[in-house]
Amino acid sequence: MSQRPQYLSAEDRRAATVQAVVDLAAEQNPAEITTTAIADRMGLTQGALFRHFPTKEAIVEATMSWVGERLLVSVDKAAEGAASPAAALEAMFMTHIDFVSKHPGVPRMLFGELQRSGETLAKRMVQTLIRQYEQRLRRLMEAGKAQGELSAELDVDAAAVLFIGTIQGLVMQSLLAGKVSRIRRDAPAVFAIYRRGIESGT
Amino acid sequence: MSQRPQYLSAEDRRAATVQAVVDLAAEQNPAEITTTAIADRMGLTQGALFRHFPTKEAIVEATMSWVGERLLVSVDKAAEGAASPAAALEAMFMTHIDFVSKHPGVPRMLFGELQRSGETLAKRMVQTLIRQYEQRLRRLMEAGKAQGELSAELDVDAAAVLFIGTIQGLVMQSLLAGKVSRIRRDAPAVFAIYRRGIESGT
DNA sequence: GTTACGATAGTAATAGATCACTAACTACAT
DNA sequence: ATGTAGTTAGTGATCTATTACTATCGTAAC
Repeated sequence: MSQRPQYLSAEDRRAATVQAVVDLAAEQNPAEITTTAIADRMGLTQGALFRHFPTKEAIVEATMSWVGERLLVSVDKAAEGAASPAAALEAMFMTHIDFVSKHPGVPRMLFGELQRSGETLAKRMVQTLIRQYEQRLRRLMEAGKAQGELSAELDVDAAAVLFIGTIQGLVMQSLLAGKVSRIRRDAPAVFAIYRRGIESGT
Repeated sequence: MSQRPQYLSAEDRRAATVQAVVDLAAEQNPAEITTTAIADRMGLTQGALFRHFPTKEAIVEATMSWVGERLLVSVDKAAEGAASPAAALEAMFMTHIDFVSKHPGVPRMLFGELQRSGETLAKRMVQTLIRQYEQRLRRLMEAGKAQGELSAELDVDAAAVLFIGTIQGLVMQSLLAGKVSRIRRDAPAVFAIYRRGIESGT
């Protein structure tokens, strides 16, 4: 009888905690996730969390770290295999959409974290993540301009802002409808308009 | 000596309360606004708020009502004076940007409200607001298509999603930089890309 | 005009709930 | 047997909402 172990290692618990937070954020307001809710989801008591994390803030930080790593690795891999800068941008977009569809709480957590008043580490991590993301976008866009695929007059900073806004708009739409499936369904049509805005004229 | 009245009428207090919430949302995380913070801002004690509102939720509802009314009236007025559908869309956008620049907490409140778990009235009000907003966008875009100003193949639903995402992207950028001024500064360049995406080919 | 009075605006204090976090104890694994 | 994972039962802080009391305002009688 494969009796599953009742005690997990500290490392495994930390990973499971992050997963619980990501899952919970998909179902409810990230700002309202309590340590009790996290522990319940893991089948633990609330106090047990503080065996592995000194504070709740540390849990949030670990979650942001997980998100940043996973997201950047995913979009990088997608961009690598693309034939051209514009194709890489589209692959990045679709991969991002895929990630968000699987983890609908993530963009909400990021946005919520950016709103926090103080100068928390978690907030800084989100800022760094988005800046790294934008840097990748700008690099691809500059390459696309050089190669003539994208409009020569394109403002890459503005285009990067709009790229992220495109995803944010889809997230907002899914919140409006209460259906995460909306994101994937509407993504291609929305991106088509975006692409038309940055491409060089035929 | 013009001794200013120490007591305000119930109606005036309600309006002042909404204003305090809007102002506070510009400075801090809307989710973290407490009744004490609202009362302090108004120069009242915390309990006094409950003379005019039965619950905190009612304060939020009144605020959402104020926001919806003001925003829709503003953009409607802007769209009315425009010479063409595309010009009306641009006027709507710029007016919206102007509104958001004056009240930076508003888009954050709306997004935060959409994330709430339950089926609150405030959430429903935000959903209604955005749907009415999208309806105006779609009507203008259909007119623009009919008149040849906008691309005949334009997916108006997707274009409406992207219109809102464009603003959301600018709001996110201002949160990243910590400067509200970013919104106004970057808005024209970002909208230019959007417009290029929906216009008919030259 | 002053005064008395009823209605309403606001205060002070606190109740009750919830939250993050802790300390003392227990179960488990190697 | 020893270190670690987890539990139980709290503590103190914070937040919404209530209650009993007080201050102020408008107004009607004299």
